[in-house]
Amino acid sequence: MAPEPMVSIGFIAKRTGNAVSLIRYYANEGLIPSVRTSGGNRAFPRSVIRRVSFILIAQNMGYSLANIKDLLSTLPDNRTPTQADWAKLSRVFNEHIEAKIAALTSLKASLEGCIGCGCLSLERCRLYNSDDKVAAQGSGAQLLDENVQSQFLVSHKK
Amino acid sequence: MAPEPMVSIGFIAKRTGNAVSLIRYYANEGLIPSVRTSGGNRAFPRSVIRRVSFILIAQNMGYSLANIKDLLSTLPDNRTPTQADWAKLSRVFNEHIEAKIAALTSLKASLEGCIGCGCLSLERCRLYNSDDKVAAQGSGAQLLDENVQSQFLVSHKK
DNA sequence: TTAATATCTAAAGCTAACTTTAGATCAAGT
DNA sequence: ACTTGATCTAAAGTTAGCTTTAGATATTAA
Repeated sequence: MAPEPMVSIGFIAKRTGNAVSLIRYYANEGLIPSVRTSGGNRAFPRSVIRRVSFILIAQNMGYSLANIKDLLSTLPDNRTPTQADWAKLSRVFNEHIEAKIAALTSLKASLEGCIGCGCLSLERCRLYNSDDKVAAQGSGAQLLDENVQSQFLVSHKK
Repeated sequence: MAPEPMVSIGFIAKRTGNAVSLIRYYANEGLIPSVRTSGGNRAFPRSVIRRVSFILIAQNMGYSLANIKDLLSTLPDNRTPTQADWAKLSRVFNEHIEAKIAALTSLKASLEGCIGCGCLSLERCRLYNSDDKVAAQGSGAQLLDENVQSQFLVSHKK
């Protein structure tokens, strides 16, 4: 197989529409693989563009970089991901999307019920309590499952 | 009408399942109304419990406190919100939920298409580019519309 | 070869959303 | 009156996710 063409950090930045500093940051955080040129500059396989795109999409969905790193860990670091690699990842991701849709749908129904019923006691009905308190009880060692449970992991709480 | 019973900050904290420091923080940020006792302690109308619950739900959906403050600004500050007040707010909120569901549904379809077609060029297809770049072009003075456009406003970018 | 442009590192700075700390005052029960 | 627990303020600390800065090298184009 032909060796993969390597590109500069500026190239990745332009192609993904981001600042160079962000690409460098992701590289330092181990979210994207890179090697060094003889002079010390970073060199990336072209496939990193796709990886960065995925990161951006996942972030938009509410995933933290730590979560995304876990998701991406199923991709190979030493070789360019094949279609099968991405397909496997996308299956997992797809399940998460479906879970989010389901959660939003149920939130919508609850909200309509709560306002509609006249009780006005948002704090006591299923809306907030049942979903989130359960997630908060997790043992702590279940990253992806916790994602599915809490659905919108945007919380910055400790 | 009977004057609304006022409660302490600790009461609100316990009822909503949060730290006292958070309630104080929200009060300082103007997210929840409060008055002072003769001694200087904060006193809240009971209805603040519902308001806090709403804030937590909205945060879970990905809204920033600034966005939530805008959403809540339709509620009266000087009197306890009526069912009609909450119903109006929930209608707006509901539209946002629907928009998010639609965005996720389309993301799911795009992802399936992208992986399935074999092109593997996530960076060039509709997935990331069309949705987000458009949102990034907003003039800047359209808070709620921007929310609807970008769907998952979790971005911390400037 | 030389000037312009791109990268590099390390450290500091920034925003959001909170929590923690310290020292002081309030409120309640006995 | 006294002690205990709740609150108060102001300021500093924390985490995530970046950007900015400064000064030094690498790369590229002419």
